[in-house]
Amino acid sequence: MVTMSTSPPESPKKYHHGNLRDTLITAALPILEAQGPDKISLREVARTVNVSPNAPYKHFPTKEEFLAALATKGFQQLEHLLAPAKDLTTGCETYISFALNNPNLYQLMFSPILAANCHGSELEQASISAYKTLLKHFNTENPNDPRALHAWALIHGIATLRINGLLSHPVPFAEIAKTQLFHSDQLK
Amino acid sequence: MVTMSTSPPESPKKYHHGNLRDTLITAALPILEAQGPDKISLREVARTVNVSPNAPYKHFPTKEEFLAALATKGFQQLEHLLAPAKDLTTGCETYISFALNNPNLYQLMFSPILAANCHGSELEQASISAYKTLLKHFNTENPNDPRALHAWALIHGIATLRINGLLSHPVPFAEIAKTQLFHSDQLK
DNA sequence: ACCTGAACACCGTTCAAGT
DNA sequence: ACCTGAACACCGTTCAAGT
Repeated sequence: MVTMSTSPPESPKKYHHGNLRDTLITAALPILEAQGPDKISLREVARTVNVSPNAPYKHFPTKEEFLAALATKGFQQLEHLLAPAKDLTTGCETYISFALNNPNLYQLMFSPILAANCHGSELEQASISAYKTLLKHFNTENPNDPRALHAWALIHGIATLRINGLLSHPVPFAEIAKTQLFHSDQLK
Repeated sequence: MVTMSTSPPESPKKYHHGNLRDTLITAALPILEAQGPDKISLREVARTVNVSPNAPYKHFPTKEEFLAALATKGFQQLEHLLAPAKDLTTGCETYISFALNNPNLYQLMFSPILAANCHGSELEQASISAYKTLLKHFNTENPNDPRALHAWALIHGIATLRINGLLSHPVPFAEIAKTQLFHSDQLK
């Protein structure tokens, strides 16, 4: 039920042109969620939008680049959800909801396969941009702010553990906030 | 060390029998690390140990179950590394080193594909067992101890962000320990 | 410029045997 | 009991066209 198609129904069936790139991405997201990042096939995505098996190769040089485009879309969606958050707690809860609602997409977004060759890519831009919605809660522009890094790492960890069923209950942030992880006598 | 093999060690080199299950796992680990969890093929693993393409199916019902066995091995290795840690800080550093040294194995260990059908499995046992090496630093046996969950989520998050190149520098735990993530006036 | 159709070398998995 | 060999339906990717 996420058909974003803006094309009027008057174009009856004329393929051979049209915005195939976005059509492929839109069609792939539900398939990714249903099958997982390792099972989704480019050919099936092409099939569902009625193009030939190699039509995607006019828009993406490789399947990996196509998956990177899906991950980019994921970061953009996440940023869109995170932007209106009024405080850090609300933002964290939204973040974790997104991960739990889209576990396969979320996993893809943090896949090391994509990480390898993403320097300067659209994907890297999208992830940095999403991260900035967290930064604002700390009143800083410094992406290396330790509080922001701490927050990102922690909510990512919680999201991952919950996706994997290793955390049965929702984690109460209030509880965690009171936790003193490292005691001062342990610090070097 | 969960090798259940009762076979005597006298068989020197004759293939056609022998402990194929463990041989496959041992051969697969470097391939997994070289190619990634989505690229590794069961056929290639079979090829490198000189058995036919379907020989693995006598030991694993499916490729997914084989990957689960690799992930189980990963948790066992991690537990083995973590066990001698004298304090939490040392344990955390060891944990993150393991993740950075074996990024593809580490990713596989937290793959949602495996998470789906792992209830009561050997994989679940191995992950719980590894987690217990963290619990001991908090002098508790309760797996839902919020301090331990907090620690696990945090170091998992840090490891993931570093694997993905989103964290350029090693995170100083001392710095993070001083961070007050959630302020009391934000808590409900 | 963008798409099709046929083709290649793979892959996961199954089936019918061999020993 | 454990393995081989051939086979099936797929898949990513390439090449030579079609419009």
